[in-house]
Amino acid sequence: MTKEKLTQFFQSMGPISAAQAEDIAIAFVPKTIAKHDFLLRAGKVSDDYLFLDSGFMRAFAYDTDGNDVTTGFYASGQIVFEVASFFNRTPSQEYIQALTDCQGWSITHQQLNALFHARPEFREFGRSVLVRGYAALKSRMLALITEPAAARYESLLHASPEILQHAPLKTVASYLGITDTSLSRIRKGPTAK
Amino acid sequence: MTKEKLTQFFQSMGPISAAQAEDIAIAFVPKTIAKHDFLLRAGKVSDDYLFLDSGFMRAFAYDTDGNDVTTGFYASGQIVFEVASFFNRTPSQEYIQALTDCQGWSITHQQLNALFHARPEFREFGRSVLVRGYAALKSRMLALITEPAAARYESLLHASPEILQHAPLKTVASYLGITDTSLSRIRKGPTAK
DNA sequence: GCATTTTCTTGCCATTTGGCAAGCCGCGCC
DNA sequence: GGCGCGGCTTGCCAAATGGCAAGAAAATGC
Repeated sequence: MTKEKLTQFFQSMGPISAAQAEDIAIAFVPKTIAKHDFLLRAGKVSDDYLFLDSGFMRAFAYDTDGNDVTTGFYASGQIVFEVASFFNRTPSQEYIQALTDCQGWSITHQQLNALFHARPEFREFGRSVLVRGYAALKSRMLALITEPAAARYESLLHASPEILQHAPLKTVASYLGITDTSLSRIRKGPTAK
Repeated sequence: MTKEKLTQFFQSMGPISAAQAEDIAIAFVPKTIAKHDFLLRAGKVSDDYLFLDSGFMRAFAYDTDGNDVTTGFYASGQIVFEVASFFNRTPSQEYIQALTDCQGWSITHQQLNALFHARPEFREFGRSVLVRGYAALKSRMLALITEPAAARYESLLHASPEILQHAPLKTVASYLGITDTSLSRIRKGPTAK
């Protein structure tokens, strides 16, 4: 695995030169996670800021009744980490697990902060990652409130069809805010009366 | 209006001395918004990073059917701005409106960036604001998926009872992800059969 | 102070979604 | 090849929520 996708990603998020990107990438170390293994477990402090090079992951939490609820899916080309735990150095409420074998590039909180300190252009990158995630979450929230379950499923299908290939239906359902039963019916098609 | 609450807020969010806080506060200018007036309108680029000193505000968007949906409430002591528009310099999808007469301290994007550049300690503050908002949104999202409407209403009632004093029920209902009719029934109490 | 407009409640009924349980299918394992 | 198990579907019915409309109550404007 080369650092090509990683440096490309840095450059795609803002005004960073190829040389700078390679310099920054030096601090990232390779990380492999086997299917079903965890990048983060609840109770631990997240210390991986991971660029996912290949594979799929999901984040989930348990609600008060013990049901697991998917809070996010991650495809390659994204940064995977639990924001609050990582930046506030507090125990995570969530788990992050590999849906398939995964490979990526990781950096610790301390090292990332050192980079932010040393490289002003990279700070911009860090902020963009946060802002992008925040905005995506807002838009998911709005959809959850304004769109019916079937429309939310269609959107996901268009945005990331690959997810459906790798995550069991139950997992996708809780991400959409419905039960696996309902999702199964939605997939069947328009409720023929 | 003095800058006391503003400097207190800086200090409460991280390791910033009183002297530093006052220095930073110099760049913030007072802003008054009359009840029903807008801090931000859809289509405009947000250029106010506002510390709300007194009053209540709400953010909302229109869904595809033209219904307005409350995306957030803000009480005094919070930073009010639209993350994506402000940092990406893109037109806002949302409106931010005063529910009551409001007073606060505002800074432009350019000035804020200058502060982040000049003051490392303040960068930490900026990140905390983002992370806090992000985490709050995640937790709202989880509640929306896992908790029934009545429980979400109860939580809001405990967390910010003042909001109910200033926002019409319809506004609160869309924030909770339900209709005003349902919220009215929920408030009536346990559905006595 | 009165008229107008908004906000809130409520009844009636439709729609959406959930809960449960049975059955089916596919796949790995011995 | 047969067994077991997780994952998906489906029927039946219950619960939660919505849509509409009428009327009461409260706020607003002049």
